[in-house]
Amino acid sequence: MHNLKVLRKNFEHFKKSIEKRTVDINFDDLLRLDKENREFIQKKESLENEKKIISKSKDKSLFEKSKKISTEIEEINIKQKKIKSELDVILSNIPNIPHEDVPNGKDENDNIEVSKSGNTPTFDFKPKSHYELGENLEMLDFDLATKTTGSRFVFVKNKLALLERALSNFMLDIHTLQNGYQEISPPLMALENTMFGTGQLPKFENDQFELKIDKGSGRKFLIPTAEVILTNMVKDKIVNQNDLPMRFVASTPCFRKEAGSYGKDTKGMIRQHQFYKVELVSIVEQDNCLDELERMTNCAIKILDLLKLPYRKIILCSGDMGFSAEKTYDLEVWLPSENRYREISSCSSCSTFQAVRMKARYKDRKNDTLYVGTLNGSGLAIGRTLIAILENYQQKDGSIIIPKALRPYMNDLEIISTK
RNA sequence: GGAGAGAUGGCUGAGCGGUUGAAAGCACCGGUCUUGAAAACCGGCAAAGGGGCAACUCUUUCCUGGGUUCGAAUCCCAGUCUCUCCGCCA
Repeated sequence: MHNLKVLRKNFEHFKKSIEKRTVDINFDDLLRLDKENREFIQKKESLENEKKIISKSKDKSLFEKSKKISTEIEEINIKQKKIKSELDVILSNIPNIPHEDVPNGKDENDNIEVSKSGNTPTFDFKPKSHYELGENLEMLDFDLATKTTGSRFVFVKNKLALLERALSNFMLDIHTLQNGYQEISPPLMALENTMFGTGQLPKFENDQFELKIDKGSGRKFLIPTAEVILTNMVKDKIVNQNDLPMRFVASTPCFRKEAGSYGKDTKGMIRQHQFYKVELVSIVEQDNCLDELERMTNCAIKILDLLKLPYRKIILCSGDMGFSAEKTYDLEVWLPSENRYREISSCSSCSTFQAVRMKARYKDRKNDTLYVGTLNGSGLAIGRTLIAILENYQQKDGSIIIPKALRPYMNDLEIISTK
């Protein structure tokens, strides 16, 4: 969320920056409501001041007047609150401003490749898709999941279940032991306000699974990514500058409705309602966001390198970035069956955008209170990594060679086959 | 599920109708001392919002929402959360 006070000062610049994103915001309403809101505040404050003076004087002859002022304040208050909530609706639906590094563009076609690694594998046979491979091995069962749960779920069985678990452990070990992240095993549910903090609400409510709980203790949602719960670890806090940067990693299931993607990736486990993901989150001093983004992206890249998976790094254009991001790198892994790269990680700096929503701050050396910077990135999406291994390491007979780095996590198993 | 206790600044913790935005301690920042550091001593230090170029000033905030009162951190009601004990349970 943007700080209104800052926004007011550089309004034209703000307006121009935000137009790089394909969103439609009523700036006139925003300005008008802001003005009205402040007028009401001024009226209210001068009356409150008057009342306070009477109360302090303890002059009984003025008590009646004070009562009258109270009712007047109440009337203004109601109006002001209404204006303020209208203002908040507009404000909370405005996305972050793209950083100046970010290329201008409309959609994914305008993203720019930054680098490419390794060679894509060549096969002397026609490579199969991950779901063919998995079903032939009898280790991915989509039909069973449809029967028990519905579409976009899967049963992962046998050695592939082991592979899934191994990937999670492997990635966590790299990030905790080599990359300096603290491992967290967080709740998989979040309150409405927590979801607001990272920007999933109010705008993207349709993508979230809401839980039906009869108690009146606030709405609860399944997390669509561990970013939500890890980033909110500093919600409503003023942390010490010495405690920054904070780096957290968690491997969790993620739950998404995928509401806008009917008919997209319906086959296989590319796009599921539930999937595992290892998530990296950094809380940093606000000026260190972009450095941290490079660092974080490299941490994710390290996993791909160790697994020897071919990938490329792209920078997202302004129109393709997520709501809270100021700058995003996607890592895309090569999928032989599709003959193209597919997203396996997305690393974003959110500048102070989420921090303002969460009220997450720190004291700097001058004792000023500043908003923290927040970053999140996948390191990596487990499901898609599993897919990438199946497809890139497949053999002619349908067996899968296990990448060397993973074997210690799989009881030294070297190959997955039906035998 | 039953029975109690509590929620105050970055943290610990006093206050229980009127200079209390809030004692004290810790942490943090500045200074004296020291070759440097520590210790000791002195000083500073809540947040949000409004007005002002600024110095500054005003308002709100002691879990949340209502209520009583000229006046509420303090009294009343409702809710949320936390802790302790009992029961149940992975």
